[in-house]
Amino acid sequence: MKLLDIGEVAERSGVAPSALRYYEEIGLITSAGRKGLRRQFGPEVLLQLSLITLGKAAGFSLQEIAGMFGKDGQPDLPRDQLHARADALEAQIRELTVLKDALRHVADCPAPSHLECPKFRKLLRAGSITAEV
Amino acid sequence: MKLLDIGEVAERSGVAPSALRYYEEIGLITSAGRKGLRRQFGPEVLLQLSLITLGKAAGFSLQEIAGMFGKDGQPDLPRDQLHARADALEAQIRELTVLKDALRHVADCPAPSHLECPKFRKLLRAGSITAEV
DNA sequence: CTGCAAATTAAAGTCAACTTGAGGTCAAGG
DNA sequence: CCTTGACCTCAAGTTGACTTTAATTTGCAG
Repeated sequence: MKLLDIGEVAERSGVAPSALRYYEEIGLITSAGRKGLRRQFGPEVLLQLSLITLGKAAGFSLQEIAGMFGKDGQPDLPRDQLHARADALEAQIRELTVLKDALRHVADCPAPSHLECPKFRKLLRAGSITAEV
Repeated sequence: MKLLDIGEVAERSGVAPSALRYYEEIGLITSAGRKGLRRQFGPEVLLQLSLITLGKAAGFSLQEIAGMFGKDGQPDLPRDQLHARADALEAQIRELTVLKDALRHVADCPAPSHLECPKFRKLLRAGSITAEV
């Protein structure tokens, strides 16, 4: 079984060695063992790091990510909680879509004040995040 | 013209007073003036705060949000940069979708190790974020 | 065997985005 | 008029996620 040392994991995952040590310290990943002092990682860590990177990009904290996929890649949470998270993600996707549309609107609409443009306001209201204005 | 004091803005926007002061300090929002010591906010600040909240949920820093919608709600960036941001958002939406599907898979797939499940790996590869594994 | 690039640790530093605390001000209702 | 609750400022503290630094140690190519 092929083990990787931290430098190689860093290079192939794009995650800095210091970050990898930190992830291990907080229990987000595990090293397969040591060769002398040096951590050796199993190859599955690369896939885990993809997941972690993805989760981070999605705005989850490392704690939350740890809860979704345990440090061995297995979920800590029961099914329904995982589905609840997926539902939350769907909501977030909808919000992002609103923001994206708002941005496109702002880029293209010639109105002087977007905050007063009916189309723009409608876009925001569609996101249902608009406070009672 | 109806002005709101900070407590009311906080209540209606869901943003803490301390955060509102901070936002003003960094120039993300502006108060319409003062009544004695007290900041008075114009009602448009509520819509701006919706945008800010939305942007934050999308993982943008306050600096980035400030660049998208200036403190008066007008964009600081030229059109093409706004479109570039919208494109980036679209990419992020795709990533979130991958993560969401991965989560649903994990919730439902009975395989012992998801990291080895072909379906799961395919999902991740579809996100094209997977390191060379 | 030697030398050195690459690893190790622990502790401190950094950055964003706020929050908290102490001490002070003020406008409005009773 | 007086109290009180909502506001003010400024400085320091907090949290998350790392990075940096300094002082070692070590695996392995030559």
